[in-house]
Amino acid sequence: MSEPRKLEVLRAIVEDYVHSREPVGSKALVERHHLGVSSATIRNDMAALEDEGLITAPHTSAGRIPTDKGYRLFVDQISAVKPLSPAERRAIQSLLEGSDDLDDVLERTVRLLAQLTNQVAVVQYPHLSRAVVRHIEFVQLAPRKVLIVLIADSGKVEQRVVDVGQELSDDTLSALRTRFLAGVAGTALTMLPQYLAAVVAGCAPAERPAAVALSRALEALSHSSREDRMVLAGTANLARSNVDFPLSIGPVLEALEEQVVMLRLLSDMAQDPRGVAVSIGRENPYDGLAEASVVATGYGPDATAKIGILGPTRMDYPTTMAAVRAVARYLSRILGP
Amino acid sequence: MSEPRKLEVLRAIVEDYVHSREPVGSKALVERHHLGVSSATIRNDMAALEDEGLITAPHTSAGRIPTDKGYRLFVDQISAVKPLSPAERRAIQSLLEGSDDLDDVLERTVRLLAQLTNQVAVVQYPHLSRAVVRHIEFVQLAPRKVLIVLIADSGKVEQRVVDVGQELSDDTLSALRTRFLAGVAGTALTMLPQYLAAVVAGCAPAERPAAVALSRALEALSHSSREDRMVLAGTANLARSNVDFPLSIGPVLEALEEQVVMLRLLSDMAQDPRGVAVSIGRENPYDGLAEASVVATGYGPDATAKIGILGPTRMDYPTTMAAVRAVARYLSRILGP
DNA sequence: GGTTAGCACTCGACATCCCTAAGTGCTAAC
DNA sequence: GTTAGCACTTAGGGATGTCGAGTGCTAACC
Repeated sequence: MSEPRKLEVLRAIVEDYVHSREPVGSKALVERHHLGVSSATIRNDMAALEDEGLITAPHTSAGRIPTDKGYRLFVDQISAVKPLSPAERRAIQSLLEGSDDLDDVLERTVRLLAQLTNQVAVVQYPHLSRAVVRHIEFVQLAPRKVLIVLIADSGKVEQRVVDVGQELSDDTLSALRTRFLAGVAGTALTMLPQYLAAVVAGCAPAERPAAVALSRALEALSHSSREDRMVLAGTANLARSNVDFPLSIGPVLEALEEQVVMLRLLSDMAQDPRGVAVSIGRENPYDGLAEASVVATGYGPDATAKIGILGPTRMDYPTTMAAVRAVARYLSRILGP
Repeated sequence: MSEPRKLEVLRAIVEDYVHSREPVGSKALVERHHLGVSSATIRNDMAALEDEGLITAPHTSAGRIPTDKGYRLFVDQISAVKPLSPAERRAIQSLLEGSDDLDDVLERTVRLLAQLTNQVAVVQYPHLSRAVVRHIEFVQLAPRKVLIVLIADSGKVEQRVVDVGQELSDDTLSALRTRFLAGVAGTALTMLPQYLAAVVAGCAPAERPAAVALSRALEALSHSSREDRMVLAGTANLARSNVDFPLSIGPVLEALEEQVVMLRLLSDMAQDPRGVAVSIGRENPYDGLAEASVVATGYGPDATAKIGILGPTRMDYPTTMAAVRAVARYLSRILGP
């Protein structure tokens, strides 16, 4: 019983099962793939694979289906990520170019990825770490309420309303704005806290409370901001690909709604050398995703923000991984410098 | 055969069916509701109701279930919208107070509504019609690219990147900003186009192309902006309430993803005197929602923006309508002046 | 007239049984 | 290590039978 052939058999099982959605038997295997041996031999190999926990039989006399572990080995075996078809490349190109707003870009990207993979696509808002403060605006909304707008050079705009705790005249507010702006314009968002402290220190005591409130809000805006938000698309694909529900979509939808869960998951996924992280079935820390797999990767300058898809464990990993990686690259390029 | 009793029977059927998810028969009806007549009489009434197309029997010897028309009559019969339970009121109060950002408020609201009704909740971004321009900011991103930020007094911030078609020095841009700001600050967003035209007209020829580009972008921001976006929550409820899928959720998810479809639908729904619009099953213009109902209402100063829920036709209309209306009112109050 | 009891009738739901086809695991031969 | 052959297991599908819920009708009743 040769080890390489066993792997070949596993590969064949995964591919056939992903394609047919039905347990695959030894006979079908020798017919569809030219393995050069008889079905009996394959049966021996399959028995071995089952012993190793890589495949399993739903019932005594059915074919085998891959286990999570089997998919894992399969995925790890994929040496080179399959390149995209020219048509897909073109789709990516045309759909992503000519965008302006960050929201827009993310929205389009995630839709594209959903369509490309026929899965649910998820994208996390990019991190601001490298962004630089371009502008700050304070707008008085009510006697004590001020709208803060923070504009970063990447074209990102963050906003928040704060209660400054004291009434401010328009002039005072304007003066504060000027002071803050002078103090932090051009600094990296990550460095903001230090600079803000200096600005606050330089304020007149009368304005101190307001300055502190504003400074806090700015700081909060700078790092938390939208990084903990995500955009998703293609939920309908969940229902479509699961007409014969091996994946009960309820828990998956719940997971998707719990953005915290998803973001955590995406962040925790270890990226492998090929640049794409895959988490299969019960490898997922979240129970609702026990029958789902996540394929994700980082994008942007630091590859810290994530983009990925979520689908049933029975998915076409090579194609999906290729799509995720390609879209992430295009997205990085668009958002890049 | 008394007419009032027939309606009473319809009401009972709807209530029982919504509650039990099973076709309801004449006998069960007389047992659960004290109608004061025998099951045979009820049978006669039911036959009449069936003739009128208000109820239908899934098969010869099963109980009856309401048709879309039956639900419609039932809903129209509800004279007063049932008030919320104190617990629900409290939930609304506590969850919606102390919010700052518009995005935040909408996000929380829609989650609340989804939780309250156990359905999918949808909220459209509010219209800007009454808003007034508070501030304008132009930020140079690249030689010809300018980020426009439009801040309205409601605390709403809109942004967009435009290609101004010519290179502008920082000074020129700053001058343009000042001119635009002077020209439009304090004007209602709906009036923006007129004022913009005047500003453009007053620009030096050299700056004209840029001014035109900026003006166009501002105008676009002012009316289109985000009104055509919506936030949704509770998709998982779709799966939960439909374990025995009378509602195939695929098409519904598709409809929800096609925001255009949903927004159109919400806008087209006629609001009735009770302040809540209901669209039942095939009344919906979109085929995918043939087995779904939408309960919606307007909110905000003009009640032009919509908030509502979407669920299976078999839903608890009175409670749902009450929840939608209550949440809409609270939301209006929060966003109000 | 509207209401009621009684009763025959209809069908879906469910259980049972049987058969078939697919696919395995084992053994013995190569 | 590979193969052919064969006994064995079992899900799935179809046919059949039974049960019970629920109807529609008719004839009696108030």
